[in-house]
Amino acid sequence: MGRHSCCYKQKLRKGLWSPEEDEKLLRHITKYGHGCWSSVPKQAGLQRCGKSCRLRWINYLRPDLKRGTFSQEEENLIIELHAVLGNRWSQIAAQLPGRTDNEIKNLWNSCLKKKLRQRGIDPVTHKPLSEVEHGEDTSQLRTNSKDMASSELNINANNPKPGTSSVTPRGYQLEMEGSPTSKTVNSSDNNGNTTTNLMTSTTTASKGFFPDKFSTNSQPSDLVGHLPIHQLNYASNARLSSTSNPTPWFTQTTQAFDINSEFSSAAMSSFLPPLTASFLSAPIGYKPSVADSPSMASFTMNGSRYWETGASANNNSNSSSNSTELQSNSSFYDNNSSSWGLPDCSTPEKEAPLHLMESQAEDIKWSEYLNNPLLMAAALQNQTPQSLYNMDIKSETHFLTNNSSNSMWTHNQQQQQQEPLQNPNMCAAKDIHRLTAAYGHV
DNA sequence: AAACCCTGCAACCGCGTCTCT
DNA sequence: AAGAGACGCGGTTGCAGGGTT
Repeated sequence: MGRHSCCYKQKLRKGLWSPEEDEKLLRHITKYGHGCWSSVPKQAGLQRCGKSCRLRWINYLRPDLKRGTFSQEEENLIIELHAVLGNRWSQIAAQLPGRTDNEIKNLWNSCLKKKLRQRGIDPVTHKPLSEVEHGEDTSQLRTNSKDMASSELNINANNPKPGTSSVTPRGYQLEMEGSPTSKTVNSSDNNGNTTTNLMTSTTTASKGFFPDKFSTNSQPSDLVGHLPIHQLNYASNARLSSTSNPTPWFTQTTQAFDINSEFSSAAMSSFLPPLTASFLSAPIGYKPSVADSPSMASFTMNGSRYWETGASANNNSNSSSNSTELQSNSSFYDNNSSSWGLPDCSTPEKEAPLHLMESQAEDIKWSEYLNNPLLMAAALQNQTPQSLYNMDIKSETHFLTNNSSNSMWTHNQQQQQQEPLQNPNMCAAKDIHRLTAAYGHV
């Protein structure tokens, strides 16, 4: 306990960094790269531990950092992402070029939480506070994200895993058609412990978790980077207008890509996963259409797997049914377009349309999908997750790619085959291994 | 002017995971 | 397979600076 092991060995400085230290570190890393962090302080002539150097570099010295206050768009995006990802600051930061997880975490704790509360939204659940308070009686809601994670997502009596912060904001569940209202997925970990993953049928999706900024007619932000799996619908087409200037997007590894060249606006508009989250994040006036139908394929970028819906109209039947379902709820969008923002405390009855959605669908938590592409695929294919977990890992690529029009995936596949060593995206294979291990198969 | 409070931010800490031996 | 070291993440702490009394 206490200080990091490397700090015991010698008397190391702690606390704020001096300009001289900064300069030393900056000069060293600029010249040699960081390599092994534990050796950096020695090589750079610093009386700091490697961990401290790393942190200083990441949070302050990195050249691609964007300093200064957060823009409104950034704040909006953080709120949206937090609703989906919970306190996964690093993942949230990955969507905000130039921002660090620490910065975002601080912003959240010091500012955004407060703002949401002032607007009557519970910052943990992103549900209206009134609803949360009411729901506390039934023990359905938790104010502690850790509780949420452990009790909702991963019930594992034999092998509890504290610290796995799979926060699932209640009320943001996926909607699937023709499925039971709850499921359990049993799996085993490497130790043979059985894990029961509950995909609970949940309560209401929440209206009003968006700050009022989203209910204005202002032009949506162009602030959407490479959002894993699900999130691109936040942007809607407008955010990725083909008329906008190409924007270089920096990943955490400082690789830039031109979002407009990587994704056509049409593709982006169809990036929407089937299920969802159009309703989570649709800007005003957004109505899901057939174009939103999901034929998912995936690609990897910087070690993360991303999922892409196909632009082709030849999607599978599930996708069309999903689209139909969404369309049938268009009144929902219409009726609620004025209440996407702040919960309108004066008209609490406006929650009603959400019941349309919750009543017909299986509710699977967003983060379940987020963390589990296999589950996502299962949803898309109307297969049981179990069956997918039991697939050989080699076939993982195939069930995602029944849409041959998806060049992105194809490209990445080829790239991975051709450049197994150079391509950082090879992490994807590792991720899949982790996934399958986590869900105990093979 | 001094004491107190509040806020935001930088940095620390502990822990889980990964990699290497 | 096991242990050690390195890395990365999220929660927490401590401090500086500004505002208020």
